Amino acid sequence: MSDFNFKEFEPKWQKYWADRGSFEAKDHSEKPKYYVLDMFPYPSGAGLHVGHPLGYIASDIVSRYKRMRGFNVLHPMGFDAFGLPAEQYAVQTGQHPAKTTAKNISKYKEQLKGMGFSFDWSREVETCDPDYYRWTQWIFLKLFDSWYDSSAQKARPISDLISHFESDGSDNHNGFVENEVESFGPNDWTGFSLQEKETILQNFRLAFLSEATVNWCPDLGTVLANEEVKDGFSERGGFPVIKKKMRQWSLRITAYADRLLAGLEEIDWPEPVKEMQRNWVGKSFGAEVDFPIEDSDESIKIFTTRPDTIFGATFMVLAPEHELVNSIVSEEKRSDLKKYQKEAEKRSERDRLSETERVTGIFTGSYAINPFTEEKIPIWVSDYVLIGYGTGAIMAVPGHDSRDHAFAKRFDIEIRKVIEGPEVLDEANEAKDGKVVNSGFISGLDPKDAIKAMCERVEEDGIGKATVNYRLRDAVFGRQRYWGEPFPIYFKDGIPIPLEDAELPLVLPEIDEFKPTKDGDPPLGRAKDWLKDGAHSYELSTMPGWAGSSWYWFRYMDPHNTDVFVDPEKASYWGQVDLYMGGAEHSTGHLLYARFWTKFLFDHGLVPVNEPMKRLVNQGMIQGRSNFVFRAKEGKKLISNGLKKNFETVSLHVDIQYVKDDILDIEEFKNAYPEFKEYDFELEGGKYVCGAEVEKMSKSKYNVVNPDDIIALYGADTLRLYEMFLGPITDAKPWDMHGIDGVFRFLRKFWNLFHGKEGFEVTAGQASGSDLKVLNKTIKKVQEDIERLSFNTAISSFMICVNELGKSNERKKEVLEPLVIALSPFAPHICSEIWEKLGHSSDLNFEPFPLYDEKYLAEDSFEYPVMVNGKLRTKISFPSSAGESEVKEKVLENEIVQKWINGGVPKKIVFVPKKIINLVV
RNA sequence: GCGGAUGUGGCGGAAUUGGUAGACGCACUAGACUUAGGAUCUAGCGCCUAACAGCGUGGGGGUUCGAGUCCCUCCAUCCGCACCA
Repeated sequence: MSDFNFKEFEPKWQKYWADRGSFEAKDHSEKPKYYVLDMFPYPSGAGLHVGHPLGYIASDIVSRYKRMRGFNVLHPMGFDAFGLPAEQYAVQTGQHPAKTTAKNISKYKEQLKGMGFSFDWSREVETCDPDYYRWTQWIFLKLFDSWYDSSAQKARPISDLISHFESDGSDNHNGFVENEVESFGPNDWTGFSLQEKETILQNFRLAFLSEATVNWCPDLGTVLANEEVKDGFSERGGFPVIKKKMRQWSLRITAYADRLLAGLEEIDWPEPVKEMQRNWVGKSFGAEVDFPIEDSDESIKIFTTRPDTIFGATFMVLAPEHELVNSIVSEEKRSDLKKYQKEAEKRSERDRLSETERVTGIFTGSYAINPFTEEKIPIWVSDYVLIGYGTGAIMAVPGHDSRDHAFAKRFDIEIRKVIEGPEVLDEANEAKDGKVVNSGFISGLDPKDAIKAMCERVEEDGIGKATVNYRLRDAVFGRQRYWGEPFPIYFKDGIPIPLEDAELPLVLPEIDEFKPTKDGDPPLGRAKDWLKDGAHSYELSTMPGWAGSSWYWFRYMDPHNTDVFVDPEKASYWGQVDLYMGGAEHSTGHLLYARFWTKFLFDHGLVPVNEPMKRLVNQGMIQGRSNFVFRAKEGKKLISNGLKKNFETVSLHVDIQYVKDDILDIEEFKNAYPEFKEYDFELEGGKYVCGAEVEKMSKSKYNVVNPDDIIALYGADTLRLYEMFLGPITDAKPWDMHGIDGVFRFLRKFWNLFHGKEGFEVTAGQASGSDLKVLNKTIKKVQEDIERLSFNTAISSFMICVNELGKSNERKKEVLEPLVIALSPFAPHICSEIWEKLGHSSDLNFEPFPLYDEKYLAEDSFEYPVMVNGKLRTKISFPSSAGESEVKEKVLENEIVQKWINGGVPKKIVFVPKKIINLVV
């Protein structure tokens, strides 16, 4: 018996595949296509850990399987290479992000190649490559040059809109122009200056400049993401952060809100992801109603989903940022209001989360008129009303909305019941199942009908209309950073002007420091002589990380094309991504933007699909298992886990390389952490036991397991199998080295099926029926399992098969050859090695996947378990030819069955063929 | 708070369609071969029991001849979203 030498043959086959270009996809083929895509990684400095390849292994199995089933498979890989970490590293060290990124990418590639993935590396894309981002810029310009025609429900060139303005002005013909602009006639339009025209067009362009509220940190001179702000201070450095309006590029994703919703119906994505996207778009139906302000010509426009409760509106609330607030506030309240607004500005949306209990607000001193009760109701300002949603103002119905209720309680405002049901003084009743009461002309109606009636009424009275509202907001597209795609835009007299196609790519200029400038300009402000035609300044912000990832799968179809981002013919051959594998953390970000861009490109006829990915699968996260030591708060002592209740302790992460089975190697630990050299160790049973916890795998938690180490010990095939064997692909699971020996043993047993004492030993000739049966059963099961992505059960089947074949020890080619082919998607190296030993010179990757033969699956006899009154009483075996009546007769004659039915006649006999017989006495 | 998911041995998990729960692997126990074994092989391994029987898929209830699977309810854990009018 010889052990398999994976260290030799794994690199050998990886080289063989690379040299032959085994996995290069053909753009035209008689074969049906299959596109398997992994979410491309951001190449971080830490390298890959064992969690990263989980999805890649799964998609690789599918790719290899599909190739063997005769598909022309596209299975590419690339890198999402623009991003913050490289830039932060650059700020700290002065190393150019391009350099560190390139280094990280080559490290990643080396690691990925060591796992034997069947990627088509000839199609690799990197989003930071000017040949790639040239097209990201090009698509941006296309967005800039488009508007959304809501009557046609598609994007159109902005020139169409300009011709409309030239001939008809802003007149709204058949909903042709829905966006709100001040109306003008055709003659006005021709008379407008360039600036005036552009200001109007900015309301329509799909990529446009607008005032967006951002988290601005003056000390860092930069904009921060919500995640980077904690309690009004920057996470890094702890500097104060304020909300600031900035002129920012945005993308009009809201134009696509309805199509983004509707499209979900036609794709095979996990329901939770679809649900999240639905919530993100947040479509709700309701009404906008104007509430006149007392002693004023102005009125307040509110949005409500419950116009049926309007008779119960006893006050109004405006968002602190609402434009009317400052004009309606009474003199004596003005300074209080100013203070309140300041405070609201400081609280980020994320901070408010921890203070949902707190109810705050300021009375403005003004009143509005409820248009239906004609009562005067107080106008308040409170930060529980958000400026970004609806109209930034609400009518408050404390009886039937819990937040309004809390507010009314706090400030002692009248609570009125207008829907039948429980009393509302102590708790709001938000249900819609009672009839409307105390509400004039809608009293007695069901809320559903009342809503309809109310919508009609406000439209008749000209004080409102039925509307649809979305939670979705336009996507802020500018970042005050260096390491991203430059906008192909320059400014002339304040007007943004796009570059010509021929001027693309606009390459990121070199700068020597990556911080913002002293004047607070983004890092690109440091670029010397970076001017269009030596005179006009370029846009200084760059695109966000998701720009390049919103269309990359199209580029894989045609990665080297210099004329278009993808040749339409190739795009139509490859079509949709058939299987997209990636983490659930991108459910609302990347996946929503990717769908948005696809729909946009589709509108322009640039791609043939309206939805980019037919099927999405979220692989679960592999978590790390962290270990802790416990330092006593007093004295220089480390306490073993079981003893820590006797001490006051602080727990500290300890690198898992110094811990085995939760037992700390004290000597190595002391060497690695000299600060604990002098410490005493409180042991239990002579050992120091560490604490353990399952957490996200991360460098900072010292629980990272590097795949390279596993490959060195066990080989890539074992790692691949083990990660798949760990559990269902979609589940999160902690990494645990304990089980890996099991799959390693399995591969060794598999190897030994082909090897006797004399070395390789496989014979021709007829295999036994039992071996053929095992083989055919396995192939059937494995095939079904791969198709439903249940890889752990497929591997179980292989294990059973190998155990059985090992017992019979026949070594027949007839059985072993199909087994090698079937296992090769999972463990490609060892299978290729054996394939060669079997005397084949062909590339195993393109062998047809073995078919199973039904005739080997039929049982000679079958067993009926007999249940009497729901309990299993006996099993009776029959020849496979037995018919139902024969079976029935024999069962009733059976001694044990007779005993249980006590001579009586069963009331009911249920046959479930080949499964069970159930007798009820 | 809202939405989604998940609860099965000591552990990871299996049971695809309502049909013999616990496949497969780990750990553990015993035995064999061994100078040795962190190697290999054989057997055992849900709980209770000497055994028969009984009990068992988070708790409680229901539908069914039959429920891990379907329905109701409660509990726990995880994930997502955040005052959405």
